[in-house]
Amino acid sequence: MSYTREELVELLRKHGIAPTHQRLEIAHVLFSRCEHLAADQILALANERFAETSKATVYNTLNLFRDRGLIREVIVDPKRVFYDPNTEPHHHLYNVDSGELTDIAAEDLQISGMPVLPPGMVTEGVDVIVRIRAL
Amino acid sequence: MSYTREELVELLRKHGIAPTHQRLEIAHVLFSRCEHLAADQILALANERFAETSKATVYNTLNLFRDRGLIREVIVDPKRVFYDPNTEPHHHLYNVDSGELTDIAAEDLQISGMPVLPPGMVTEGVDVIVRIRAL
DNA sequence: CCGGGAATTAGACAAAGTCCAATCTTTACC
DNA sequence: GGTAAAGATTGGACTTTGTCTAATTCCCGG
Ligand SMILES: [Mn+2]
Ligand SMILES: [Mn+2]
Ligand SMILES: [Zn+2]
Ligand SMILES: [Zn+2]
Repeated sequence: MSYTREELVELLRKHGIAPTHQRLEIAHVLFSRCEHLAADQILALANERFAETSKATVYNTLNLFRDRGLIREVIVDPKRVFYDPNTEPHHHLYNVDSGELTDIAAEDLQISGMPVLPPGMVTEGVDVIVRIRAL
Repeated sequence: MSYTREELVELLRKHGIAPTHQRLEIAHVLFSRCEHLAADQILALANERFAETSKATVYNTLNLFRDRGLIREVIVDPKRVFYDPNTEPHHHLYNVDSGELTDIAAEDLQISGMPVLPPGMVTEGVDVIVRIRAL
């Protein structure tokens, strides 16, 4: 859950990412709490102690982490992307009132009857979003 | 599939919407073809014959139609919302390369193991998005 | 300790969507 | 049909999320 600086360095290196100060700060924000955060929240949390990371670097880094498979994007709100440090297949419960996003374990939810894909196409992922709100 | 002007007037009235010229044009765009369109595409199609609908009205109207249950939003691409004239429960196949969005009938796809909701919460909808791409 | 490639940055830019106050339509009523 | 109030539309300013660029700074192998 809580990684040391050295463990984070190792994690980035294992994914072919040079461990700069800013990237470690952002990795720390993402992997120390297991929440779903938007870019502006990540920027604010990274700069909580000392402001040393720019908006451009946060976006560069999130896109890099996503491309290298360290994190994934969750598309539930047209206004912002959420970043998920859990890249294992799983699903989401989205509270449309509060914006709170929580996980549903992949094993808990069974899907049957997946469509046959056109030839030459592969499934990149199956996202299930359960949208809930106060009665 | 193809509605007459009078049928569209009736459809809007039935949902408590005053049938103005612009709203009928937008309804025609949405209901004459059964595709998933983004706001800018709807604006372009509505103004294909005569440019008489503004961007503000397109957004006002799409939000009104959505609030009154005539259409629904599909959130698959962080860059734009798609509007779906089919409000029956169903799911989506999204080609991440081309941006093409197609329907999966609700009956074809079974989901079991839905989580128990916290008390006072109701499910607003369950969206399944199958993301596909070229091999 | 250098030097060059990689990373970071401020701020300009782009695109999607909202808001506003002025103007125009629709509609209910006579 | 004529009228007026309520409702709808509009251009353009504004906001937000995210990208891009060129200048600067950092990092690391030799
Ligand atoms: Mn720091
Ligand atoms: Mn947006
Ligand atoms: Zn998650
Ligand atoms: Zn659909």
